[in-house]
Amino acid sequence: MDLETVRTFVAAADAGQFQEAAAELAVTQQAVSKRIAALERNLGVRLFTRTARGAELTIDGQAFLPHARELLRVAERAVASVRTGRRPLRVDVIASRSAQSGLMRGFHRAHPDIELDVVMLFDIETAVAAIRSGAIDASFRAVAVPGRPLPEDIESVRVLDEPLQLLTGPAHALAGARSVTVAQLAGHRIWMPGIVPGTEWAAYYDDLVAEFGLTIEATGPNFGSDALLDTVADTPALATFMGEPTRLVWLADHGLRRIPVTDPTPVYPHSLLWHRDKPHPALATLRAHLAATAAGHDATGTWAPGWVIPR
Amino acid sequence: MDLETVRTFVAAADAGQFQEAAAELAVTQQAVSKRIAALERNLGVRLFTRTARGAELTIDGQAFLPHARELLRVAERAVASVRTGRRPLRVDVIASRSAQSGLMRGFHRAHPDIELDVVMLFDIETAVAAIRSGAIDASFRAVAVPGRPLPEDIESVRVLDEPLQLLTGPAHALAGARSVTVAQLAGHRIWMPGIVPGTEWAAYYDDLVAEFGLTIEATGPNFGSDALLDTVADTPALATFMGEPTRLVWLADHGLRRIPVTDPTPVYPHSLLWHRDKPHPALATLRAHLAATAAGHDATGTWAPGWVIPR
DNA sequence: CTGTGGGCACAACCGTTGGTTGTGGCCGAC
DNA sequence: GTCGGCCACAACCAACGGTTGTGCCCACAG
Repeated sequence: MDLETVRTFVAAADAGQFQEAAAELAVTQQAVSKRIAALERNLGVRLFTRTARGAELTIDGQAFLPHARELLRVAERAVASVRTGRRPLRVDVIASRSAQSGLMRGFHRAHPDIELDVVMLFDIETAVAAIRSGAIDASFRAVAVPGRPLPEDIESVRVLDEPLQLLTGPAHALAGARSVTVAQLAGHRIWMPGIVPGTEWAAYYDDLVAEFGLTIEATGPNFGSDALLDTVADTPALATFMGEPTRLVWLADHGLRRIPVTDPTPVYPHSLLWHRDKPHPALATLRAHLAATAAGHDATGTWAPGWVIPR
Repeated sequence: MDLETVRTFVAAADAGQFQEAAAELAVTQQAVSKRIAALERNLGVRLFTRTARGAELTIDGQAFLPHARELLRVAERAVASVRTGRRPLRVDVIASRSAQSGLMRGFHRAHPDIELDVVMLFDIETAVAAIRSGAIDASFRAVAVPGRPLPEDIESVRVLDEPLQLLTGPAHALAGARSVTVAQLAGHRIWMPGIVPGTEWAAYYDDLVAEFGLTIEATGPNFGSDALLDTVADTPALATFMGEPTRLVWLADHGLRRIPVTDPTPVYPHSLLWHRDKPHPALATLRAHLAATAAGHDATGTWAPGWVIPR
């Protein structure tokens, strides 16, 4: 199906005749006739009843019309999403199931009129480069890895601390615990495949390991979180970390247990980054929304690396 | 833009390489390459970065991807809307701003998973024919015009009485009234263009006129409700009837006044009609929903023609 | 460093699609 | 009955989109 054909259908439905629609689309009446005929052939139904002074929609045509309009709307939004200049607010998040995705969903609920696109970049270096090039408008990241400070033209504000929880299979030694302390984790194997050295998330876990003497294995390729969870569920000696907002529904299927970590609770610090000189119109709204929702969080009893920017 | 191209883009993005996407779509790798190149040319941005072992999305490509998926979803729904057998529930209403549209919106809110198409047919005769032919699954209509009883295979239930209100311009003699009695309306000109003799709505207004001695003019072609409202707003001697649920927002612009009618309140009786032997899977849900919402309405002090089916 | 294999792009070719012009038929209005 | 408006069909042609054949690039292994 061709969108130009759909556009022709809508034009003909609105005009009530092919002739006028043809003029509107700057083609001949015969072309419209052919397009509609082809569409009807594809769909297997008659969309118009041809009368002596025009064409009016059949019942099927009436049912199809709003879907056709919706199709054109979505197509327009799709094109707008990659239009240079005045495109939707484009934000980078670290993972689709992470806390910042929840923040963005909340923002979208609060401001459904603001067009939004979410992308996932590799690491903060890529994100900063994308912000500076204008490819994205903002990024949620843990910032300021030691030795690599943010450039002058990038501003940031800490918006969310995501508590880490332990994820174990039903046969794990700690599976029955209501909560565990960080000290208890020493000696247990924690598996987090896919950690790439040099990224800011690798730096976070490096610091976590150094601070509390944990054992985090990053061996093996990352086959996606489903494969990870399957393995953790089936391997009694293995556990992994996962952010708190991860939905429970798809954990239950695997028989997985989520256990809060305390004394202190490691939190992954998310900051919003943006360019000092390239303010997207919707960016101010996003910052205001985040400031409003982030207020009231308590940092006592939590741990984050010393190199992250303070709250 | 061609939907087959969009489908190709999504397949390539999912596969991470053109070759595999080509196999999935049963075309050659070169065809995929050409399609993607054409799409990139149309959009004016690069969607993939070609690497030695595949193609991965650029930031623009990542932003475009969810829109592309949405486009395919909408297209599928559009095709499904005219598919014979197992298509969405298709309901006929009398006018888009009428009470039944509100009912259908409420139903959609209550059951967002049920696919729904709304059409507007000419009169009950057309609607009954469409129900019997299977073109629609149900219809909201005032039924049983005297002398033309419903066929045996059509069932119906009265679901909503829509109170009529008087609509006047600011300079109308009754513009300041909080409410008017039917008796007060005698002698005032009420204009309702577009009433077609022989339809069930014409029969309703005929009965209303005969019962209370009103003056309803149906002269002149119907140029749409906007033109009607403009004229009513500017003509002190003219008023019209409109159903109660009509939204106020777009009445205020015209300086229009809506005045309840009492002693008695004329109500337009809407019934749901459906075929005894062609039950759409979702029809039972709709009937249950209507039964639940319609309960508790009070018929005292209202008037409807004697020929409509009882509540 | 070099050979190799996998993957994408370019070129040439060709059938089909989708546009045009020209024309005919139908139906409602006068 | 005639006229006018509108849509469908036919013939023709350009352009698009597919195929096969081939070359280049890059990652990886030897």
